[in-house]
Amino acid sequence: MFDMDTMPAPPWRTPRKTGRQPLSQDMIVATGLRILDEEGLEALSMRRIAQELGTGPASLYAHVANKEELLELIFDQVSGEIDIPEPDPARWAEQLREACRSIYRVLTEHGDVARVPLSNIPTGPNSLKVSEGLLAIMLAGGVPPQIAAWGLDRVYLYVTADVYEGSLYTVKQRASGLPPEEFVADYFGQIRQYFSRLPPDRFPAITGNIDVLMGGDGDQRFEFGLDLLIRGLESYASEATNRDMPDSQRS
Amino acid sequence: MFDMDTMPAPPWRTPRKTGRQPLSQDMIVATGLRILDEEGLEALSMRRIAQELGTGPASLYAHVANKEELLELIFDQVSGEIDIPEPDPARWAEQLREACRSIYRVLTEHGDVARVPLSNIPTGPNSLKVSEGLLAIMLAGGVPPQIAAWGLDRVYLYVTADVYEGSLYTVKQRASGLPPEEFVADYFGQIRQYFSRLPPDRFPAITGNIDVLMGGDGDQRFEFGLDLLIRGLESYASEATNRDMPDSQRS
DNA sequence: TTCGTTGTCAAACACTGTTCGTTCATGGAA
DNA sequence: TTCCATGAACGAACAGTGTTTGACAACGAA
Repeated sequence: MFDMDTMPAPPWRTPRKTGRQPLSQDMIVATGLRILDEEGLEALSMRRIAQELGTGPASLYAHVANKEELLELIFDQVSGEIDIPEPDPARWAEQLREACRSIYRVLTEHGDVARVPLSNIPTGPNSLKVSEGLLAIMLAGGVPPQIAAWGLDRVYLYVTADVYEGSLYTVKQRASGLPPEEFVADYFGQIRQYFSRLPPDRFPAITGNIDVLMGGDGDQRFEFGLDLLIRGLESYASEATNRDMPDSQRS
Repeated sequence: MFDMDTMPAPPWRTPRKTGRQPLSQDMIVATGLRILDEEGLEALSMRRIAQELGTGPASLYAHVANKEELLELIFDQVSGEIDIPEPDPARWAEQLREACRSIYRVLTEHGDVARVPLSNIPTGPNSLKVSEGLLAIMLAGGVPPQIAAWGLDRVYLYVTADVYEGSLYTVKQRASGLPPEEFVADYFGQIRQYFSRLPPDRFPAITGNIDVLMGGDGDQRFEFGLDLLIRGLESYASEATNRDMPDSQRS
């Protein structure tokens, strides 16, 4: 028999790259998340991930169905960092606030995947834990089930929308080449100037309130909006509680 | 002198297409909006617009700086359809509700540009009228200026985020090839099934409340969230009003 | 050993937004 | 009238995108 070891490989053969771990979904997700964090959403392409893994983009499709699925996986990975407190009925509103702050913080840090739950009900294991926790907090606090369920949906929408908005501004900032503080000062400085030059007879409310319109940073605005939502939920909860009280105990 | 009319054009010449109106920004915006309405956001490319106008995509850049600017222009065009009531201090909350419903309706109809105000402060003439109107309604109702200003920002974020979410679902529906009702029944049917199969010991709140979690359509959820925000704003307005009352008149 | 399945991966497809360079058309100044 | 400057028009090209296809490699089961 021949000695096959000394024969040259035929030229139609494509040698596999060696000395490298086989690809896996976890590897792809982890690499995607790293690129996202370091370079931003606009840099997160299948080609960029493949490059980082020393392969071609087509190889990724053996492990993830498409880019959208990859984003969902990344989102669920990120959701694992969110802290949701154990429900305490006496403090449910404050706990809801804390939970939303945690979501906000974690998503902001990896902000650029905040678009994912806008187009998909989050169903990964970590995401479900977050939803479960939020719902449990409200229910423990006496929020009626239908209100709690819709409250979950709306609060989640609000938080992710706020973070997503922030990420869009971040994309613009990166594209500008300016550092964040400079970009913000520039962009909002121009808006402020523009507002101050509007005709006061046609825009009396805007021109008369420029300072408050331009006041507050992103975190303050987030907190304010969250406060509105929670006050609204509280009003429903106290309506429900009052309904359960005997007449003589209603204030 | 020669008769120039009978000489053939040299081959390096590019004849302009004739019998056609010169391009203008308005034409491009109107065409973009039509494509958006008829074919959706994913069909709205510079090439698609150029094709519809019988030219090449490069020609559009003499009239709009880039696609983002085009989207802003389209957004402002759309904003012109929004109805904002004249402020009536006694009914400010209801008026705010009506105004937001109008925004919601109009943007939903052209829903796919709802992403635009997420990454840009709306500064087109129509958009400014909307902002002015919302702010004026809250101020007329006694909402403190800082609260009204942030309220404007947050309410606007909420409405556009809700519409944008809807548009992302619409993109998925179109890609599925299914009619809207079928897509919704399919997608949410699968979510419901998935929820009902979750382990009840780990997800007691979700598994115990599937009906309410899946209940309500997009419009109901929108209304509910808007209600929360407005209740929150009302609580601030009544705090401010109570602060202005003599002690003997506080209830 | 053979066969079937799955993973890998280059090449290609079908698009995207935008730039570049050239030509055309128009208006204003000399 | 001629010339020049400017802006509009527009093909070709650039630099990307997500994804599919077909071929080959590797592995596990029979």
